[in-house]
Amino acid sequence: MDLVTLESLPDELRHGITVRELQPGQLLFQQGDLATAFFVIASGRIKLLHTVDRQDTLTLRTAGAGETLADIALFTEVYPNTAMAEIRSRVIVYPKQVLAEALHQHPALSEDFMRRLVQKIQSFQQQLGLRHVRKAQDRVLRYLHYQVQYADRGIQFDRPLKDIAAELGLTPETLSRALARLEREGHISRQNQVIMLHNSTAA
Amino acid sequence: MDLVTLESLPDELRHGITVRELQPGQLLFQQGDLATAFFVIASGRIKLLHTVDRQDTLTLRTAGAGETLADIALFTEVYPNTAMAEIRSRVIVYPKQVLAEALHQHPALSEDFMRRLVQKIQSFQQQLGLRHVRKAQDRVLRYLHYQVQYADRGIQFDRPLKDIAAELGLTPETLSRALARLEREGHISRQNQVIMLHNSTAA
DNA sequence: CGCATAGTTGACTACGCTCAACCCTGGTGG
DNA sequence: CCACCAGGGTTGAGCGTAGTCAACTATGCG
Repeated sequence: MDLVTLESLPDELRHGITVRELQPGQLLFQQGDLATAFFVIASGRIKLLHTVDRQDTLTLRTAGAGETLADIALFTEVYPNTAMAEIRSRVIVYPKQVLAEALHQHPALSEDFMRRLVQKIQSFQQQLGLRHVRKAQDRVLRYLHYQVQYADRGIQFDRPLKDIAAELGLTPETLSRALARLEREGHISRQNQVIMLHNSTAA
Repeated sequence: MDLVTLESLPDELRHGITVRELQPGQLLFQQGDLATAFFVIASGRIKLLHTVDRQDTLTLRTAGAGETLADIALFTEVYPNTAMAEIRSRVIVYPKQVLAEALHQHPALSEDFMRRLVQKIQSFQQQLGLRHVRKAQDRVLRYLHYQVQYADRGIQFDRPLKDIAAELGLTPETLSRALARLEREGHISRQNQVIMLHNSTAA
């Protein structure tokens, strides 16, 4: 039983479902808004932003199709961060209470949900690990190694480098320089939008 | 129903329980070990470390009495990080399968567990937000503001500054300087081990 | 054919890290 | 009871690296 492929979901959940379409740049919810729903991304790409002191904003993570948003909202009054579509996206909307109820009734659903929470924790741990690497080249190289696990050998960037820079906690300039340097030193090679990783020491 | 106060726990969980005592510096589990159990801290303080590339290690968080460790382990084969006692500590040990089974049977327990997972996610988000603040003084000031929510007005440091520095991703020297500067500029005052926050602009 | 935006490169600045010396405290042993 | 030692904390000097600001190029879209 699984929140994403909508098969074998309990009826009460199916009925609560609505779908929303977002244009690039549009907000799904905003930090501080009353949390009323939980979301699954059907298509597109949505980034989670966290704003501190109503100024300086950081990209927590970017979620694609099949991923969930605002899991946290089930247990908090308000959304702790802001969700913005990077490209045109479609999301499935589950009212919060309906889902909460369903989780209570269906252990298998509950387990799926927990598994997702755990994945998020792991992803945040990974990000913290990344941020701990000060030198931009090393951080980028590690990031590339993470990415290459999903693709194999070649990494295709389907989104602007500046977004990736934000996710890495770097400025676009620094990322650009880091990539140039990695290429010059033979760790990677770039052709068009594709980056190839050479099997370097940093495993 | 709650994993920490051992009351009203299902019997099958109670029976699986054992208790372990750790000396300062001793490891509860190590990154890469086969994950067999889930833990609740009865007393003491335990820090979670993450090691990258079998060298440089970062402190993910520090957990005290009443907090849980290795929630993630329920869903992964191995422990994704290392737990080390900072001081003498006692932990309650739940075998992984027993807990997993109990979660399946008892929705209330499941909910408690999910709530804890969500709290961890939030705490990681907070940390990522912290790390995003480059200037040491600002980062420390924000950290102090977070801490002061739990204590009120005065923050008592019961552990070495160097540990706090590690948690903040700073060197002890930088932390020391940052605190000195914050004091000089009137944002905080220090007497003995206690830090008082002056209500400054940065809320 | 411009215009907007992304990416790159350069020069300069700022700030945290490193290394090193010093102070201060608490604990130990003569 | 005091001398010593170890560790944490503080302070100083110098270095490295990411950020900032700015100019220039390349690319895609109206």
